[in-house]
Amino acid sequence: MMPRPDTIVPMMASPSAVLPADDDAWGFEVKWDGVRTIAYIDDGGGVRLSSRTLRDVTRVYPDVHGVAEALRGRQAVLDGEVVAFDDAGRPSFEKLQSRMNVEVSGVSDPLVTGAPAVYVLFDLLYVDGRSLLDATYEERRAELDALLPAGGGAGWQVPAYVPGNGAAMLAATKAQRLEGVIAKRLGSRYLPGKRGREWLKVKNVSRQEVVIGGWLPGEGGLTGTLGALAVGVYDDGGEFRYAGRVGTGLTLAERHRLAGLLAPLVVDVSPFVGAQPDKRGCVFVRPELVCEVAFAEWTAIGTLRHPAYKGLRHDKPARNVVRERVLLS
DNA sequence: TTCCGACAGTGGGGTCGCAAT
DNA sequence: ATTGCGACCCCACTATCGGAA
Repeated sequence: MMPRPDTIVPMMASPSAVLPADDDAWGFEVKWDGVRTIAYIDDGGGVRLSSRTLRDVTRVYPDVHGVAEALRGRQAVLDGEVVAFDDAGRPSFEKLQSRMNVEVSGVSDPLVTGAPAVYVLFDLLYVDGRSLLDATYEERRAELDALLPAGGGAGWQVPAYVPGNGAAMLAATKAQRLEGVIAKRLGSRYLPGKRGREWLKVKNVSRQEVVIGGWLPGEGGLTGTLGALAVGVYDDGGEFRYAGRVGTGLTLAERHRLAGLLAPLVVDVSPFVGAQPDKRGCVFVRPELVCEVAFAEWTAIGTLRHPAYKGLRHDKPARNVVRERVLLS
């Protein structure tokens, strides 16, 4: 009989550009776009929720506490993602953001925020005096599925994992505009706090050409060189619209090279029509240089989420750079 | 010897609370 | 009243280093 642990740092996935080749040795799950959360359930039905950094978020998501009742007096430690869904039924990190900072001020109220949270469960780390950290992935999944009814309940779900056939899984997530898949090696143990090769995240990333309309000086170790690019795209009316800043994906050499290329293009007046880069100190340039960025999605206000620089493009006139339509097939 | 994983440090879009302006 | 800042979430990425493979 082992006492229930109460401070498990979640195991993490390493990013990967491609699916693992030995398909059959892996299980695949949807990658949910929310906040990672460990739940500690005691035999009296008490719930404590803990974030990835061990912050107590019990009161932030009261709408997922219902999972304790489904356990009917059993002690458990569960691992999963707290997710908010939009009106179309897709996970919406933006909807979660408005309620994830509730701390001392009280209990987060889903009725007020309009974004009910759902606990999407994908691992079982402890149950009734037994630690499952050394059990295999499929053993833990089997126990999780046996512990909780497959259909889920109020405020929680247990989506199935799929052994093998990762390509089909990834294609399905892409068609549904989900974030991507997590591949977990069959037979692997749960290693708290580790980010190894046993879990891989393969994300659906988009690419987009954007026009550089300014740049921001670097800070700290990047003082004296280029910190980030302010970029934009042309809208249907031919107006140049701000689309966010891109400050990652650049080597030191590329920062210097871009600074040199942009210097002769500097202008006094912002080329962006309407919304502007909100950080002061932006040096504006004539919108002539085109670069390619990888990004997760467009935000509600038309900026890039998780943008990363991928290189300059010389094969397309800046004026032809527009926001690419997402084709749904 | 090579490579992996952990760390630190830059950069991004957000929200919230609080202090300075 | 506005602005800026830090603390939190999510993250991409570069650069470095020690130890495992």
